[in-house]
Amino acid sequence: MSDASTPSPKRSTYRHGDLRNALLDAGIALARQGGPDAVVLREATRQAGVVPNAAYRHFASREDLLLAVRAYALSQVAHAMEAELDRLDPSMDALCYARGSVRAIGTGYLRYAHAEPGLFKTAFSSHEQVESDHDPAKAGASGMNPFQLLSMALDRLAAAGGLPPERRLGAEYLAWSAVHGLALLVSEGPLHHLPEPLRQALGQRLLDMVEKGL
Amino acid sequence: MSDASTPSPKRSTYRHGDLRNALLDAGIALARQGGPDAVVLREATRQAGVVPNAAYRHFASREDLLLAVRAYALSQVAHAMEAELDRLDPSMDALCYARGSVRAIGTGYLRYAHAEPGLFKTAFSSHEQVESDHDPAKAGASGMNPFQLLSMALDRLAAAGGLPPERRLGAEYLAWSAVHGLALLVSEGPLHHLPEPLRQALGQRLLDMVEKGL
DNA sequence: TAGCTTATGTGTACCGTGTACACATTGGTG
DNA sequence: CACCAATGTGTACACGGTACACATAAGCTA
Repeated sequence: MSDASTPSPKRSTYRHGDLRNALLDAGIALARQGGPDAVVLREATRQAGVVPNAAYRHFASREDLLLAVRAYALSQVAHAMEAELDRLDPSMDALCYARGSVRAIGTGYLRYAHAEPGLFKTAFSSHEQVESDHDPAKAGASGMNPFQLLSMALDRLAAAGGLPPERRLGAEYLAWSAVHGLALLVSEGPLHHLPEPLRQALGQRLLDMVEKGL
Repeated sequence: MSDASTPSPKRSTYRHGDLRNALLDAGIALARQGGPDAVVLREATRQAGVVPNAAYRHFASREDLLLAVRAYALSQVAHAMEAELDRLDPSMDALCYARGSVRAIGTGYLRYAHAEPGLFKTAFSSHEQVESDHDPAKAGASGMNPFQLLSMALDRLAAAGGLPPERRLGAEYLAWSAVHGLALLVSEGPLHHLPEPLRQALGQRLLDMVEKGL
């Protein structure tokens, strides 16, 4: 979290040293508890111990800072997905593995939505260009964003014969839609405080539905 | 839209007559184009031709106004659902009719999300108590909110044998989740500008998925 | 009908947020 | 060592939500 943690109200150096990261860290912390609306530029600068306008040397606007936070959140979602993918047994036959991949993607998504509701909401508020830009270097470990990971899993499924070619087109939107809805309910909604096993079960049923229905 | 439309900067009467509704109308208009964040108290009072603080005689806070707008939006969603339900042929056998009901609910939801993205987002931002309060009089024509309509359709489906009893519990969340995700993509996201037939097709595929997977 | 009460709109004021613009400070480079 | 570019500061403004005191009108009551 860089050196933004130094609680000194006025640092002595004038030069901060790493303000951009300090602001980003603060923004992430704000988003974590409170979602995108909680990412307040002035509050971030306060936490970093600088004057509000200092932020403008590193971000063009509040929106720009929020975008950086979103990029971080997206990469975290991707990480969560990859963590589930890593639990798969690679020795399975191709079809099972492909199905498991799609499930893992969904499970990671749902897990993250529940574990980090604020960041999750931040990642997907304003669904604009979820798949586009933000330089590839800082995405997930594999360099892919969540949407790309899903696409890949679906490609694998199609290749293994688990998804008829005529249904491949648009399949990411179907799968994403279905899981995203539940993720929202789980992250900010009525289902967040559901007992763990029940939530888990709902997730599994939903993934069953996707698997059968794709 | 009441008499809020009179463009006179200062009305002559001092008493507005129906300020509460004028503010509500303005709030609805704002939400329609811009979603919940666009519901700005001061702007609503401007459109109504009164001073900002006048709003506080009718709404406890901005949040309170937003709540009223949300209630309206929810009732509109319910209407859209009922409109689809009305298109069903009542002479079908019970199972078909029940399945058609569930589909109709989903179709109405998706239609509304596309037709009125701003109000749709307003209706379901902050998923808190979607099913609770807001006096029954001003809900849909049947007096039911979207969630209740879905519940009813699922009850019908279960009664007709189209949904095993052990799967009835939580079924509304599964169905809602799946459709809600697509509705979001369609209302604010990458899928809003999809050509009509494609969007329609995606919706149908999703509803197929729900039907099979419930 | 005069006067009181209450509902409803007005004025003024304060704080928080985003952001523009000019100025200060400092590390690095010729 | 002088200068420059990068980066932080100060001041200032517009906008939004909202509290508090005040004005005005609509009705009721005497």
